[in-house]
Amino acid sequence: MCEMKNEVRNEIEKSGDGEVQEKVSRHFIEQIIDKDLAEGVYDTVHTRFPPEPNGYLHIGHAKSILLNYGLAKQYGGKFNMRFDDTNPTKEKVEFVESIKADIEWLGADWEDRLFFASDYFGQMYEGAVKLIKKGKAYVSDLTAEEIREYRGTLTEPGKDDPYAGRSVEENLKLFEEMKEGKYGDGEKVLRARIDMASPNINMRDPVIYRVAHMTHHNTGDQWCIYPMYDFAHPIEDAIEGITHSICTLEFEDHRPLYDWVVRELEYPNPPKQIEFAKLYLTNVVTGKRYIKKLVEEGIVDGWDDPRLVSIAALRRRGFTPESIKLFVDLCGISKSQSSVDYAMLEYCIREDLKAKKPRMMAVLDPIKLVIDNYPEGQTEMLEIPNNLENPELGSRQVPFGRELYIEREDFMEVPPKKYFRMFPGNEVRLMNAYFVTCTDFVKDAEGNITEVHCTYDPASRGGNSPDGRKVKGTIHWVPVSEAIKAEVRLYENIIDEEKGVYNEDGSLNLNPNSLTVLKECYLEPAFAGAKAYDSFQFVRQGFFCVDARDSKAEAMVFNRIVSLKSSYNLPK
RNA sequence: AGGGCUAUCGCCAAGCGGUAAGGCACAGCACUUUGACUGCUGCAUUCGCUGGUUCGAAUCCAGCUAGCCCUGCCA
Repeated sequence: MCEMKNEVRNEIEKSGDGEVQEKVSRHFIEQIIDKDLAEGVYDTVHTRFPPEPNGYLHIGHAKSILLNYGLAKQYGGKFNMRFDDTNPTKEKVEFVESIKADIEWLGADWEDRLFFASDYFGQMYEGAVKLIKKGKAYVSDLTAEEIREYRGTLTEPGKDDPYAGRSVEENLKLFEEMKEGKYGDGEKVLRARIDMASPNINMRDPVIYRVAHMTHHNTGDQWCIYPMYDFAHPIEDAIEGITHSICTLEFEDHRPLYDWVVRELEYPNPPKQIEFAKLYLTNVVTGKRYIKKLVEEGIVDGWDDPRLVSIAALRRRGFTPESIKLFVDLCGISKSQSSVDYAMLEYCIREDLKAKKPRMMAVLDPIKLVIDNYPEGQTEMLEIPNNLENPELGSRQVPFGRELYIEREDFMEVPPKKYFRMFPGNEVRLMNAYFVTCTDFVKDAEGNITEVHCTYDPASRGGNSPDGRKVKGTIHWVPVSEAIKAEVRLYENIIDEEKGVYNEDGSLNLNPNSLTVLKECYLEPAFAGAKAYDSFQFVRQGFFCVDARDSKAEAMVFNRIVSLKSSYNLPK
């Protein structure tokens, strides 16, 4: 036993390049699985992700998906996709399609194991009949309100259901009549006979079947009685041979009932429910009703608005499956309720993109720079590497000319201390091009700077001076003549960071600056042809992604995925 | 208040009786044709609190406190 533990703790993982790194620790679910496998409780690992198709998936679901899929892979087991569609009043095919697309995008592969809880309605019905025959379930005529009253409260025990005494035969007959549609919605329910005095309210004769005359997205009008989650879920798991049924903390109180169902139905080798803490992120909105409201009020442009954290929104914003995986791994698995800093997500996407994407120049807030001693009408091509840290990304040609766009904040008439960009008399480097010295600038009638003038040093082509002269500042630029005009959308958290997610009245504490639309941005010509979801580093600024919904070849729209870190802030 | 769970750095999170891992964030230095990246350094004499057991406690015991979840014919 003891040796076993040590072995596990010191497990050595070899990465691709042969580098040896120690896996420091295993989370509590891995520890449970290790033990189950070692003791022969199970001889394989079989997990599942069982969403109800009643909405879109978000970052929190990604944790569960990747946990379940990752565990199956890690232990050489299987991972099932299963729609937990036992309540036709809430479910839609639209959601099953979006959920499948999101999970595929995340890379969780269910192979040929895509299931629907509704496919097991027959077996669930048989299970209910079995319970009735064992005297473990009965049909009740109590109304929903009466059931609530009889259930007692958190501190007082419940009272026996007046219909609890019906005979097995009568229950069998009534339950069959329920199935045949003899009763209306709410008229009768099937209850499990457990313990009306249990301190665990879930065990006070829970309803396990209800009547609902409604068309089901998968089974149509075949059924008019539907099993409740607590009864259905353990059966679904048992049928599929799930070993570890992983769910979130709020189901902890349901575990005794889960175990009761698999025990009474006498499933051999029953699955085991394990609960872990949900992933919460700071300053984001995941509540369905809140998002619905934001959409209705036009504050966001849909469930995939890039400021949201639905999987679809993250995808549209430019997040990658790899970055989400990294994020989920970094967050860890535990049972303590926690809220992860959004900065961690930002770190993950930067980390994933930095070596993979070309680093190109884009000017977001343009001001014109004129190089007075550069020959008029001349253009030269400069070859610029796409990513110094990743030579495989190659290089590109960028035209350079007398007139360029530079960033408005890269020039200041009166520079503060430690400002080493352009100001009169200062020399800077135009990235990968030439050293230039600022000589002059022009202002319009309102005093706004409209143009900056400079002279260049022809000997510094490529960005280095043969005399070894250094400059402190390097700024990016785009040639005026061949610039591509584009729209760029900058995002900040949709929630005002200082004051938390909710106001005192329960409304969302929105950040008024969550979206900034820049209509006149200029990109270097190499951006031509960028397609939806393509992403780039805009040098010195951040990572940006072609918006899949609004971008057009002749009018590109970019989303800022995340800014670059910066240790310098412009004085305001 | 009955039941369940949780409490280790600003945020995550290891730790499983032998004297507090790691990541994010932050700060400083170095490097730098991105004020980025990278590298280095710093960042809990202390583990919700109080007692106890022990040579030794974040880890065991007792009591307390705080937070989250549970009174759907939702999942």
